[in-house]
Amino acid sequence: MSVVVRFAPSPTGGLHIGGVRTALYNYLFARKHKGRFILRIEDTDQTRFVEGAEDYIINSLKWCGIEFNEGVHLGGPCVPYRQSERKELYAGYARQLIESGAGYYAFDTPTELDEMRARLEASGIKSPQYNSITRSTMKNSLTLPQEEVQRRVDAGDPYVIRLKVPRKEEVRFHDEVRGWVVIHSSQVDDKVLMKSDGMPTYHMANVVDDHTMGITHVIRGEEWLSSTPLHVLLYRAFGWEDTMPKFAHLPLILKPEGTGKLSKRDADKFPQFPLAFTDAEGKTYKGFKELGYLPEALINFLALLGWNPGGDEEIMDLDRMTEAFSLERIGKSGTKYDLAKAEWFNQVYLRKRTDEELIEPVKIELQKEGIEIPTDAFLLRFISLMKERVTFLKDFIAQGRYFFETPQVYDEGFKQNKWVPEAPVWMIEIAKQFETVENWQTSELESCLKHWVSKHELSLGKVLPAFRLAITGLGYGPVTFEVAQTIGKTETLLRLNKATEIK
RNA sequence: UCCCAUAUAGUCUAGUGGUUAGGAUAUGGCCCUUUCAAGGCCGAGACCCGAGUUCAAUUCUCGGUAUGGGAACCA
Repeated sequence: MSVVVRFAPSPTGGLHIGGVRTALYNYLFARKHKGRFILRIEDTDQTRFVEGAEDYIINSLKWCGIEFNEGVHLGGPCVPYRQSERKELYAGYARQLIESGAGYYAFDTPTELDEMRARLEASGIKSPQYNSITRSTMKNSLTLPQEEVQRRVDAGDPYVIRLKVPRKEEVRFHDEVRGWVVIHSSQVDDKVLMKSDGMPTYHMANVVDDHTMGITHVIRGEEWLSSTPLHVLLYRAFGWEDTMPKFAHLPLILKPEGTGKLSKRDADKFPQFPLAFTDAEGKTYKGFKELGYLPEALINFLALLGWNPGGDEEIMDLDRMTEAFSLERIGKSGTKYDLAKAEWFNQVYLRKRTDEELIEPVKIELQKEGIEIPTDAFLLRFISLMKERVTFLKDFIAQGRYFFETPQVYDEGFKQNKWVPEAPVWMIEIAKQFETVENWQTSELESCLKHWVSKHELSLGKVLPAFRLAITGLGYGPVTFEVAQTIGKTETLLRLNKATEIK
């Protein structure tokens, strides 16, 4: 049987990193088994719908290199892929449940439900549930006379449809990452399947869709583990138990500090979204892309957050991950979201790229800073000099701005230590020497300066740092002669002369 | 409170009934580079606790504890 998996986000905001990882694992699993990967949109909660979220999710995954075979944006044999457009389908199946006796109508108002919970709590019941015991005290088609139920339904009274969960039954299922999980049905309440607005709840919709779309493996976050017994009961109620998908619940990604699972609400504390995202209040959060992360680094980092191929292998592209991927090697425990490792991956991948491959991304960074874009040849030299010492794309500019602009400020700390009183005179002298250099090459400049230093019996250890400060304004960076060669003779002489201003 | 799951250095993890418990990252030091980064070398750092089974338990069993998730007409 060929594998069919799905990623089923709800369009309620930005796609956070946990979602990206879930999508990634589904993608890897599908590719590994040459199966199909579906993007389904779970928009059954109309009150939480966020405009543009769907496109955002698609674009984010695309940037990460995660592609689907079918889905809301691609079409496919199971259209529509948006749950709000499948409303009729669920209604039909809900009716089937009513007819078979597995489900029932409930007319209780939110106030009545609150009262019920309050009543139960008052009588010492710790977690009040609408279940096999309490349903007999509520207003539903199990307690109301048949005629009244019919009258209310015909009259259009608001109602929900609940699952009639069996009183005493052991529900067990095999989780692909955790093994057998057993829960007693008394722990499961009579969950709402169809809401009074006619929309299904997640529980109803995901079971119906997974079944009708032929999903073979449900790979999702651990937050769903507790409601899986309910889903199993639903498959049973529909008579679909034989073709029920396999479940694999992924360990949650936890906040880097403190406790709790990572949530979108933490986005202002640390990056969480692949691409920049603006929420309903108009607040914009930078994405990994905007922060200068490379998608291959993000993906590699995420892949290893909860999964590993078994050996020491760490640097893997999507092809390699696909080859190595298996559900069995997914970990069981929650993992802290530690960006230090992500930064390391980014540095590795930045260096893996050829200089040519970095031209375009670096141009974008320059644009952002409003810096005039020089020739590709200049850029290539710049990139090759800087590549080894940056972690993020933005570092090219943050640490190498002086390649494009004459320094206006000079690093204070370095200046105090290295800018000796004689330095201004030296710079003027060096400028004079450099003026005579015909062949403006690193090696020429180096030997010219060294020759001058030894002639005047000066120390290279004193002159070189001052030279660096004059040329770059900073205390670190590529070999200063390389910088001088790159920016050219005119600019070098200019900077040396300007250095007399340094106090 | 109830239910479920989980537990190896700060973090991500490998692994085993007998191992000097391995790797990565982060961190400290040294070398290299007259800088910074990269690289190289060295260092410190872990099997949640308690019983039981066993010649032997980090590994198996049970019990605690802690952490995380769930307990919506949210997903």
